[in-house]
Amino acid sequence: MAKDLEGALAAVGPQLRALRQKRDITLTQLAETTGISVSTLSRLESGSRRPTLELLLPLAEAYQVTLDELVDAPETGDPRVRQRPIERNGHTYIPLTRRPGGMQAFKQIIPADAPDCDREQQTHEGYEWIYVLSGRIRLRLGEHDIVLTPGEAAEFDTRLPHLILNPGPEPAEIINLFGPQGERVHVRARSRG
Amino acid sequence: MAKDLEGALAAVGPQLRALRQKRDITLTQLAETTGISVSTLSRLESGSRRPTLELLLPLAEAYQVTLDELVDAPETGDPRVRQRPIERNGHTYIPLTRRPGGMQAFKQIIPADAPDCDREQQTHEGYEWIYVLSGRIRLRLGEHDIVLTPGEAAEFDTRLPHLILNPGPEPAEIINLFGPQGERVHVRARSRG
DNA sequence: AGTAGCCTTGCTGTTATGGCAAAGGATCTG
DNA sequence: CAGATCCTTTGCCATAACAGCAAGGCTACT
Repeated sequence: MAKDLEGALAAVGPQLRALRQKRDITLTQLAETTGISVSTLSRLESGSRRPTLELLLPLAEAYQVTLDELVDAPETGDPRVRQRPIERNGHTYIPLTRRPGGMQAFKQIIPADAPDCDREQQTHEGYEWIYVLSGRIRLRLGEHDIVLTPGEAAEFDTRLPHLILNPGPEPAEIINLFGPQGERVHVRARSRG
Repeated sequence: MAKDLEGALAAVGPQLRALRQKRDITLTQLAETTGISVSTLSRLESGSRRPTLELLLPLAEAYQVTLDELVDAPETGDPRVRQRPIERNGHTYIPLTRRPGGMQAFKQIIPADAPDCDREQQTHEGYEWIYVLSGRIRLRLGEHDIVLTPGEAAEFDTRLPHLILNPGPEPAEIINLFGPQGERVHVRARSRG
């Protein structure tokens, strides 16, 4: 796991402060937007207040960021991803992302003769996104049974039972993304009771 | 209307419980993994305990999910994405995702003669991921100046100044992901479950 | 200096917390 | 069915965290 917990926790305060300062907002203004008192905000940013969801959700909304973005620190360095392919179930997965905690991308090579038709649809937490590079893909998703051709994309919630097949005859290459929920929640700010 | 804050807050408990039960884990086991006491876990799931980051982070890690996923809910429908290409700055963007609020993916076609070299590096909130389908891409990211070839991927924080160029001679195709959050985010209606 | 805006912090009564241990339920076994 | 075992919920209470007021420090501008 990439992100260490204490680090992430300790980073929230500075992160909040950075967000606010980038937007050139005063604590008072933020207090009005979020309904959180100035002193609480101040202590939150300085780390002397526990970050509860009750505090973080209005803040994430006020800043129009995701919760995870409140926790993650930025990053620097060579952006290129170079990782070893993984073999599993006759499929080849080439990792395209590095951060295990968040979104993960693979280039996946599915042989035409993959004995997939036996397998059952899977269900798990998350969100998946597929883009077909070459070959053809058969996506069974809940009730749907869909064939995707090169250049086509699909996205779905992996809580729905799903299965990716290669109907052949040629091997298929896809780009495959697993992510946290793609949907973010952004509602207009509202004052607390 | 997206999900409201109180709703999201209230959903955390059930979500935690769902995650645990899906994994067939007992509170005791989870307590060992996370270092959180059984009673606290129980009360967290039942909503009678405030979800602080101190509690949620170990849990998110134990479940290998993002924080946001602890708060969100599922969805259904035909997964195929079919949207019209967008022309901008001589580049062609083919949307591969549908939900404006979250992660967005594009197939981007960059002509070789694009007048990009004049442009300056950009900085904005978010996270970006690139995969080169064909042609060559020159990525200027902070201090780095990197050429990516087909099959290569890069990911970086868009808070770092960045610019994508096509050094030519042929047009380049890339897959481009922005996430988890851009600065300009629109609220998108979604049917509530 | 004087004024104004912003942020931090001491202080207070109030509330939440965390874990122990007992109690409720479900399941299994002979 | 009784007994045993495991899982979860909950009453309890000493301790810790909280929330907001108001005072204080800091900076910038006049």
